[in-house]
Amino acid sequence: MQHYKNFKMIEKKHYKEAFERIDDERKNKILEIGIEEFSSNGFEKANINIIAKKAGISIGLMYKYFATKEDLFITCLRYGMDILEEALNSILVSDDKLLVKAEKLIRTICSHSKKHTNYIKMYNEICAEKGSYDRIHIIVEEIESKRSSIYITALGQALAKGDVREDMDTRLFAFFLDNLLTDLQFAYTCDYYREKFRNYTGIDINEADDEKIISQLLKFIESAFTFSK
Amino acid sequence: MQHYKNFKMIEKKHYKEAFERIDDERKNKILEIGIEEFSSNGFEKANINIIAKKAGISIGLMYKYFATKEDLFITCLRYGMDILEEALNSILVSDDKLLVKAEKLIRTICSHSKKHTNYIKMYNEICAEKGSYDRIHIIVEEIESKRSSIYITALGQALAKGDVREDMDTRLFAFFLDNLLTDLQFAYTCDYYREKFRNYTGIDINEADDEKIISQLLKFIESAFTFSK
Amino acid sequence: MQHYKNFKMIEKKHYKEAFERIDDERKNKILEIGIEEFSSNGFEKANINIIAKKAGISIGLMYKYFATKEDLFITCLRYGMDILEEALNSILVSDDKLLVKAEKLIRTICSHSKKHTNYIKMYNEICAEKGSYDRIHIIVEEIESKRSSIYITALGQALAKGDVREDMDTRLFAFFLDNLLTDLQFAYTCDYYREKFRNYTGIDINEADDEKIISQLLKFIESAFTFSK
Amino acid sequence: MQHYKNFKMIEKKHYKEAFERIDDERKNKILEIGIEEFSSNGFEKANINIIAKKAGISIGLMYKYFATKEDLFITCLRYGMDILEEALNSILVSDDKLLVKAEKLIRTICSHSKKHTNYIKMYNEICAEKGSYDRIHIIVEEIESKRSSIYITALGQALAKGDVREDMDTRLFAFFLDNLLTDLQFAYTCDYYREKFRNYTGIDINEADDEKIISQLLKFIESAFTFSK
DNA sequence: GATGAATGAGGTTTCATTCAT
DNA sequence: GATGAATGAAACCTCATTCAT
Repeated sequence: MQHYKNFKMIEKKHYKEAFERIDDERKNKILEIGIEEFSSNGFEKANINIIAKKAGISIGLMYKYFATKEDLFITCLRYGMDILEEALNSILVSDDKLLVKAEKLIRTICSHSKKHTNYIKMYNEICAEKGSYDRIHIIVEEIESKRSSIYITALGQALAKGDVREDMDTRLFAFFLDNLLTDLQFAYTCDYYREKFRNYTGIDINEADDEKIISQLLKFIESAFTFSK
Repeated sequence: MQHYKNFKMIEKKHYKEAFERIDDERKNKILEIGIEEFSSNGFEKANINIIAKKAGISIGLMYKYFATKEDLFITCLRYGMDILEEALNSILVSDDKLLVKAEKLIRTICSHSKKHTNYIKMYNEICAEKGSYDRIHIIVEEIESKRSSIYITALGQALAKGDVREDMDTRLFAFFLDNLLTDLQFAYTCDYYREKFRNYTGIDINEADDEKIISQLLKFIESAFTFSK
Repeated sequence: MQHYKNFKMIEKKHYKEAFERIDDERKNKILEIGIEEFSSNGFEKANINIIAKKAGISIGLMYKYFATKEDLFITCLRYGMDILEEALNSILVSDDKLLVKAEKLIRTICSHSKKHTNYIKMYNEICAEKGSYDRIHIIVEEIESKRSSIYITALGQALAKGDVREDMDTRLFAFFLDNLLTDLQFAYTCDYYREKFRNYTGIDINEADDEKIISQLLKFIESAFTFSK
Repeated sequence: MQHYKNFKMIEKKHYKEAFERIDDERKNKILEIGIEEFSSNGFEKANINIIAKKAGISIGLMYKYFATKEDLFITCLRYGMDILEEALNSILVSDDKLLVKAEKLIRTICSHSKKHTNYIKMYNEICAEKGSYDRIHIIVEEIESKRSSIYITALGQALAKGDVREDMDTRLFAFFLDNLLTDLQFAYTCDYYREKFRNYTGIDINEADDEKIISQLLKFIESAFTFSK
């Protein structure tokens, strides 16, 4: 419940002022119920009237807080992302060597995915988003910026220190890295990716040996980064 | 237009017999218009009436061909996947060394993505699919099986030949590899991933230097596979 | 218009809470227009959009009141039945002898049928209902229970008093009695039964001598009940 | 299969000449499949395309035989009624006393209902028919005339012989009698009436003691007819 | 601030019937 | 005689959003 305290009121707000004024408990409740609904039904089929009812507020009030269904969605998404971002950030600003960081990263991703399944499902939802360039741009800016800059910075530092292969383009490698980690999150949480994982490995990821997955992915990343002929 | 010839009438049909009986030209038209509509609006917002109208047939006839909107969707998806699968297959059954294959793979992915943007967008759509386990299972089986077995086989052979690091789990590595390639496809075609790419690299992938992307991704994969201390 | 006051909010509701909250005038209007539509077109061909329009409310609101077309239908049916049930009940709880009751019953049936033609037509509609056992069971329970227990009780009391033949099975006789009365209702109101009546008697029941019908049916029932060799 | 031979080509035909020309086997098949479909789904929801397919003929040919869905329906109905009519007729033209006839009648009704459930269900269907006076008139004429004249004649003869109460109106009593018998048929075959029977008697009619039902109904009718103070 | 009744466009799906071959 | 592809109107139901109170 106190989690909301960490919720950053960022520049491009997707909620109205009235939402800022209410107490954290109600804020949390609305967003958590929203995440629940969006993650299990997807954006289109989620029903904002039901979210309002479950959250114990009137639909009229809901529209006093959020201008559109989409704004509610983005706010929910943002809320869910914060926790993970926090965790990732604390790992990457540390003084650890890159590979140590990488391992921590993967472990954090795993445990976070298991604990906050619904957040990831919501995030997965927007990855198939169709819309105007502007809309997409705003959302990506909001969701990816911090994470991307964390990764790029970390890789840049490692490159400077000579910890990674010198012919890598840090931005592209950061992109590839993020893809791998994101897809792993999806494998832990989203129906399609989970089933795809099963199709590749023959086992359900929720009954899999996490240590093996972690070590294999770490191998994959480690050598990709440090390769030298 | 003659592309339809390659369309395999696979075991789990998602179209009715009447659809099998019509001539290839009409088949292609329906599916291509379907792909157009689904890829630009997403499954939920796509409108079958419009697809039928654009394809020049009545809605009633559409339902003589496909039992549901979903069946039309899956058939479109399958249709789009076939071309790529064909290409990937021909690469992977060759006698090339793994890294040569990998390069060809990436190049094929790039060019296919650019040529068949809409197919990939459709595929991206189902990656966020919510549904019963059975539905998802059927779709994954249909879409991923062939590709996964191609990758796993190729890695297995390379492992046997000693071309790749011996401590890799071929299935997991195949999964990681597919994730990287799939996400690259998405970066070339889907709004969110394209914007994410921009967010990481600062450039629009459609104006990017493909050779650089290819060589960087190849480096990433190459070293991941062949790493040795 | 004040009729609605008699409408009992029974246990198995086939309307939503929102419907309970609206004022009687609107309730009555919706149900009466519903009965009008259902009785003249039958369930399948009745059109809810038209009912809503005639009742002066939007179709969306209609669905706030009733979850499905069928629920609206059952609620209309229930509404129409209440008036008759009330009347029948007051007759059967009286201290009259059975034959006096029977005569009052038949007279009430006649006049009610003429006044509330549409209610009976709706009831006739469900007599040809096809459906799952559960659906049918629920409807019968709702529609027939009270009436059947009234009849059975009355016959049981008469049997105890020695007013009817002692070898009758009260439940079966109640069933036969109800059939006769119900079919008379149908003869007064429903196209097929009216025409059948004409086919048997040569006259249109609406131009017939009611007293003769009543006295003949009374004779039929009277002797059936009191026969003694 | 030879049953069709008894099918009377009556004045108001509801089939086209082409139907008369085909062989009995096909005629029977079409009508039996039609009865199957109509009795299980009701007129509105029955699908004439499916009937054609199941009967092994094209829909186009179906329309060469019958002008409309309704004509097919009526022809099916007529076909089903013939068997019962035949049986009833042979009972009523006999020299038996009325009560003997009555018992035979009830027994025949019972066994016929059990053997030809679908025919009765179809008949039940039209009892809720809505339509123009003319349509209804034609159907009733076709379905009820023979039966009504049989009953009326039998009662008239009994009256002349002094076997029944002299103050009865034979036409009305015939109507009441038919109602009782028809409703018994329905109780044996149609969902709603069966459930209503259960509601009155507490038992499922298909597990009931037929002899008891028969004897009770016979008592009911017997005394109704022969009563004398 | 808070409510929730009210709106109504819009989309999927069904099926009787026609008609060119 | 026989086929069956083709039609398209029509109906149920959903839900984001508004606004009077």
